[in-house]
Order: sequence, then C-alpha cells, then structure tokens
Amino acid sequence: MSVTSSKGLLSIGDVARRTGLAVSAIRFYDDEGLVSARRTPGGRRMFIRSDIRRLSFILIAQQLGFSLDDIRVQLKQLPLERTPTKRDWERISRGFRAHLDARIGMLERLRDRLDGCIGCGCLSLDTCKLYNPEDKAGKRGAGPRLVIEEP
Amino acid sequence: MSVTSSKGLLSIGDVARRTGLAVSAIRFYDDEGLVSARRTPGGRRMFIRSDIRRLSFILIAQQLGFSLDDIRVQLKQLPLERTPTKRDWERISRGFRAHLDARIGMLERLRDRLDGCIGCGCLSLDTCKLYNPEDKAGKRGAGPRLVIEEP
DNA sequence: CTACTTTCTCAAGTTCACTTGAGATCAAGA
DNA sequence: TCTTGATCTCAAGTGAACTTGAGAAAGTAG
Repeated sequence: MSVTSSKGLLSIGDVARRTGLAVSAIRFYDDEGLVSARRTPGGRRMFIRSDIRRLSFILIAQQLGFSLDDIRVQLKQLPLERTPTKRDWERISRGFRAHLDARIGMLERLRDRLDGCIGCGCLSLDTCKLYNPEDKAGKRGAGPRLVIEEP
Repeated sequence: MSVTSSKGLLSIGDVARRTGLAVSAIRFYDDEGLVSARRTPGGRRMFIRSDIRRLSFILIAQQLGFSLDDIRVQLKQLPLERTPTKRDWERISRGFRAHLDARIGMLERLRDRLDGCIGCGCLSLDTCKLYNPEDKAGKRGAGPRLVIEEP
C-alpha cells in the first residue's frame, strides 16, 4: 500500500492520504505546475516528502482567499527538485504574514466603520463610511468574484 | 437621462451609475431575487432608492467572502416593498458584525500560529500547528473553493 | 413622425478550481 | 499466470457569478 519505494518517494495515493486532497486534485496541481512529480519508468507520478509541504501551503493559502495563480507565484520562490531549506520557507512565510496582516487590518477597519454605522441605515454607496473607503477592489471580468483583494 | 420619474423611482441605468454595478449584474440580481424591481407598464425595471442600499450591502458582503446564497438569506430579513427602517438595518448589521468578528478571530489565530512556525519549515499537514487546528472547512463538491468558511 | 438611446428577453459563453467517466496500463500478491 | 487495485490520459461536466450577443420593443429628443 504505502509504496514509499527505494528513496522515500510517495505515490499519489500516499500523498492524497497524507494531505486529505483528492487524487484528482493532486493530478490537477501537477498539471498546473504547482508541484512537479517525477515519473516511474511506467509513468506513475512519484512525489518527494517536501511536495506535501507545497500542497499544504496551497491549502492554507486558499483558505486565505489566494487564487492558484497567486500561489504559483509564491511557490516559484521554492526550489522544485531540492528539498527546500528552512530559509526557503522562512522567506515565503514572511510574505505570507504580511498578507495576513493586511487582510486583518482591512477587516478591522471595516468593523470599526460598521460600529459607527450600525442602525443608521445609511448604507448608500456615495455617502456611507462603511462602503466607500475600502472600495476600488474586485469587479472586473467575468467569472466568480475573487474575494477581498489587497493593495 | 436620470429618469427618476413620478415618485423618485430609478431606472436600471441610474442604479448602475450610482452603484458602479454593470446593468447586466443588476438584472442578474433581480432575477435571483436579491432585489426586486417593479415594472413600468412597458416592462422596464424601476427601483426604489432603498434598492441601492440592498445592492451596496451585496457588494460589501461579497468583499467579505459571502456567497450570494448567504446574502440572500440575510436580505430576507428586510422588507421588499417598504423602505427598510433603521431597526431593519440594525438587525442585519449586528449579524454582520458577528461574522466579521469571527473571521477576524480566525485570521488572528492563524497569524499567531504562523508566528510560531516561521522558518521552521514544518508545514506538514499532520504535525503543523499552522494548518491543523482550523481545518475541517472547505473542500466538498466541484466548483471554486468557497474561501474561509466559518463554524 | 423619425432617429436614437435604453432597456428588454433569452440563450450561450467565461473563469476558476476542480470532479467525473471511459478505457487503458502498471504493479503486486495468491 | 491471473487477478485485483492503483494509476494513467483525455475529454467533458460542474457551480458560482456574471458577461456577451442577438433581435425586439420602449421611451425621448428634435
């Protein structure tokens, strides 16, 4: 079952079990270049352990509302072949934290403005403190809205 | 141009101009029952001023990551025909604030965990403090991930 | 009345992030 | 060797939130 052949390589099933991702999703991420599995002579995908970290990173970043495109950019900073070092991840984590701080700040400002507004019923686009200041994001192109963007 | 006929009613174009929404989007929200325009004898949609508030609410809630389904539920609490009162909006705003607080709390916990993790490179699903605790959300069904859900 | 703009409906297209299904192949145990 | 079970590819489907396009009717300005 756990293939974990020769040098600690993991089959796609192993990775699915460890990350909770569907096999199809992992294949999709591989096609999209978010991870890059090597292949056995027979053509099966084989992953190294640090690929699990890459996938975990994808899951976390998605929870924060990042698109796969955004995430791909972040992951570009990590080496593909070599197992990333502490320093590699540190760089990414810091950028990550900055995004987190920005997002928290946005929500807090929104909350403060909401406090000033509760019950005033003034929710009108051109006068309400609640909506205006943080405008400018979102809305362009079709497809689903991309949720809370940042400057 | 500004139709604003008889009793302060607004055409779809007026509403589009005031909200920044595309006309097609407003039509879509009308079809979906998020606002409900009345019609002229000729069949054109006519909006009352409080519809602008409903639409603004939709925009704000979307920024927070709510789906149109969620938003529809919230808006059900408002009267459709009558212009909502302060009390009507107050009730909604409070529920809104609760969601905001929940979301901020989630991000803050995530940030704290990230602080403990930066540089450790331990981002592995079954051991990392960063990922595990807040798990359980997301992942089911096809379509785009619904971003940061709450308990 | 004519010309022009706005709005109407309805069907189909778009993006993202995947999933589902069909049919074939690989690998391992009995 | 045979039989499972895991994996493969490739095409097509899915859901959310809209947009785009076609063709027709409504309203307004001159």
